[in-house]
Amino acid sequence: MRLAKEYYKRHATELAPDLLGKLLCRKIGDNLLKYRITETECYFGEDDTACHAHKGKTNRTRILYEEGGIAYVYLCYGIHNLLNIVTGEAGFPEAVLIRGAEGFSGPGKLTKQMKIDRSFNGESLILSDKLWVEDDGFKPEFKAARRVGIDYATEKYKNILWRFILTGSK
DNA sequence: AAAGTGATCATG
DNA sequence: ATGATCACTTTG
Repeated sequence: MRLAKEYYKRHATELAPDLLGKLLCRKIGDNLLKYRITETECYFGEDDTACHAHKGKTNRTRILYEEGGIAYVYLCYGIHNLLNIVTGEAGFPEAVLIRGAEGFSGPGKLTKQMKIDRSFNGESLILSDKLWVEDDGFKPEFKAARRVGIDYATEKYKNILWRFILTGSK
């Protein structure tokens, strides 16, 4: 069943591992796509130097400060749309980056496959009929790792284990 | 290993 | 206004 508002109100640090194994759903016309999430990363607060919001609220990052349960989609390297899920309470910037799903890897490929672009920025995953997340009770095993592509972050946040990867068995 | 790509943000 | 930066992918 679809994840409800209360689910998204928890912290991204808690949600990132929990979202592994959930089903990312995308409806395009009469086509319904469902992909199991296999890799996530957590971006948490202005103190996290890898988080887009670490320099404070701007026109681009204001969406991170909203209440959990909406999508944050932005363009990376001029080419790739990256999908994040905003979590927690309003006023505190935190989000979970969806890095990969079953059948493919790489956050850019994921959004290309699912036809997600910046028009989904701010889309409510609770109310939308085009994009949402379902829980079918699957509780996978996972491992934690360091985040990638954030060399500009400070040592503390570069080394923190805020990337979560589904492990194959069980 | 390197470049292609364009929105975003800080500077002037 | 212009320029540096970047949570990636593809190609050689």
